[in-house]
Amino acid sequence: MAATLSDVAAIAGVSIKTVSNVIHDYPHIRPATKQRVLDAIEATGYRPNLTARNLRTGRTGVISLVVPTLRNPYFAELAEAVMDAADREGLSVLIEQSRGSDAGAARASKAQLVDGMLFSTLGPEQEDTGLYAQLAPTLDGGTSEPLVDHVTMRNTEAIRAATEHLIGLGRTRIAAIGARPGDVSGAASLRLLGYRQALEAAGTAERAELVRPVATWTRFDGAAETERLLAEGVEVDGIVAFNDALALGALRALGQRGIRVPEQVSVIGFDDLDESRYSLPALSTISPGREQIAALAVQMLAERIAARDEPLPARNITVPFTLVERESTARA
Amino acid sequence: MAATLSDVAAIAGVSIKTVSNVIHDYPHIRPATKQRVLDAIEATGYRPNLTARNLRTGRTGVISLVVPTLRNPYFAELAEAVMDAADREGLSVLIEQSRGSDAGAARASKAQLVDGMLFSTLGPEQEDTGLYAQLAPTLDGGTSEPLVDHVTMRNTEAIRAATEHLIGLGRTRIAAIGARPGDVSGAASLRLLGYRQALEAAGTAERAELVRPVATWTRFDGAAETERLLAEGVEVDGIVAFNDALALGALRALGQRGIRVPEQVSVIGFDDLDESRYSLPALSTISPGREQIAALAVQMLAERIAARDEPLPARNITVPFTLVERESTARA
DNA sequence: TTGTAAGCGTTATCAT
DNA sequence: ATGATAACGCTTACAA
Repeated sequence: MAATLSDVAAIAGVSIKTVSNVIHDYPHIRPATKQRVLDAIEATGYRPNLTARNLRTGRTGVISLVVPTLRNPYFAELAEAVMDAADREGLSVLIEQSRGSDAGAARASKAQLVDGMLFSTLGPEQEDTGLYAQLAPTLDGGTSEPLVDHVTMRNTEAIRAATEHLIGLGRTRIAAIGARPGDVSGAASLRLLGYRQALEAAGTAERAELVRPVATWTRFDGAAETERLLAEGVEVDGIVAFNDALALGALRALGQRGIRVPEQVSVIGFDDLDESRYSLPALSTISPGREQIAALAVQMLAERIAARDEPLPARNITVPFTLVERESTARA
Repeated sequence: MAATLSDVAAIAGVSIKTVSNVIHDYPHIRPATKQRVLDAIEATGYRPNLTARNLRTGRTGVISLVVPTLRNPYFAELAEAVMDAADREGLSVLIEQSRGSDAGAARASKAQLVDGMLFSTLGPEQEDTGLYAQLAPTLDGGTSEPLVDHVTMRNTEAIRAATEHLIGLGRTRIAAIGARPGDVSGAASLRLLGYRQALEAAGTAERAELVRPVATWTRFDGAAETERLLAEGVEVDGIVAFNDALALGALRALGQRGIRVPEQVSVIGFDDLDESRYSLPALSTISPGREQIAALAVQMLAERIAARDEPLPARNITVPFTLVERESTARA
């Protein structure tokens, strides 16, 4: 059996309070006493029982991250960034997938094990961006709507920069792949706006046949929609895909038709997945500041957990992006 | 505040033991009493406090999965499979990355929060296969070495089948990419053995220049080593890569040289990553039975947790593989 | 500077 | 069939 506080106390010949004080670096302990306790801890190999501590303090040191699926590299890389950030805050991460059998029910039961949660999207069908952070219902005051922080990226500005990058290359017939015609909010509409702003600033009229809607932001739909675009005989010399998966799909469709990238068509994506570095050709993309988003979201959540009595106001933060130039938009 | 057992007891006019009995479906409760308790639970919105339960039972319902990094799609997909399996066993998964700052120390402190752990590799530099399962030190008897179960895949047989698949296509100069010359155990040596068995069975002599060593099983090294192979002017008409990342890298190197796959060179990988379906051309590969490995490992761990008093003997299980034919080995 | 003791919310042993 | 009550191992008033 693992040693307990009282085992250590017995050996050191002190009370458990003193041992506890030593563990918590309580200032006023006589050096000799402290040493005796330290020796006893050493001798017994004592490790505080976290479960007991949790019961007492009401905190677990665990946060959950809810993502649709880890199979999608975007979420896998986000998860990695969150775990790194959590490590720095001394928190552990319980990952949950929201796409899946009993999503809601399972999450509710696990909500008790965590101090707070991070969501990568709000709804099931929404591919929103960034991270939402809120206290676990257990810690939350519980009254009314929970306070949620949001850390996000510059969707519009980044796609605008991507589009202007192609325009700067002399491209004039630039397709936007990934539009969601119905959407009035969310990543798709923000990114479409950026595309439009770039065209407008360049004095180019938007052509309906170049704005390509897709059902999902996957490689599959990226390839299918690009194929359709080409099959329709639409003239294209540039493609701004609303994420890397779509761009990778586009690359595949272009390759299959024997269309050379970047000689005939320039392609740029959004996300800066590891994969994009290794595609053929390597994909130019927007690096949306994933590490920073993860770090800030975890930090804000940690603050919220620390200040659980005095609820913090909800905050919204937006982080800067960078444009990464690779082969797919090299100068012809 | 959340309702507790005694809140419910007070409202139902019974003792907390009775409420506890109702919650645990204890057989002998008078229907009327049971109903009163159920109503009180309903009225208060009572949910058992998991932390308190954990303290009492000594189990947390959480297991950890240790992977080098989630950025590697192989581990991301493995993690997904583990989480799905854990869901079915009513367990939550705490993911930890072993590559990283304070790997060991961090893990030790978290070991207390979990009932058991799953490792995807034993050492830092080893890319072993399958999953190892063992009880958390806290639950473990603690005496001597911990008992660990191992669920793995048919490394040798699968690569042999992959190689024979290429031989069946009429390929005679088949390169093996991913060898680890020094290794006498681990995935690399098992897979190399399969390659050799296939050549031998076909009566083909092994050519040293076709067995290509790499430092890491990444797309990067796959591309680099293939490039080197081609630069040396070695004749090749088939490539068996020891994992999909290497194969994807090989595809890139071949593409860059203008060598057509599968017309001039057939390529097959190992892992069946989602990505392989979308490469250009789509990659033939070995599906190693990841879902089954995850399911079995989680199941065995769950059994071990359930039987914590009577330690179960260590078990070794190997699951079957399947060969997935795609474009990269289509008949010319 | 250190000790005593209450309590976190369960589960489970004993009575009754 | 149900109720008191003692743990589980910790944190923390409050006392000494």
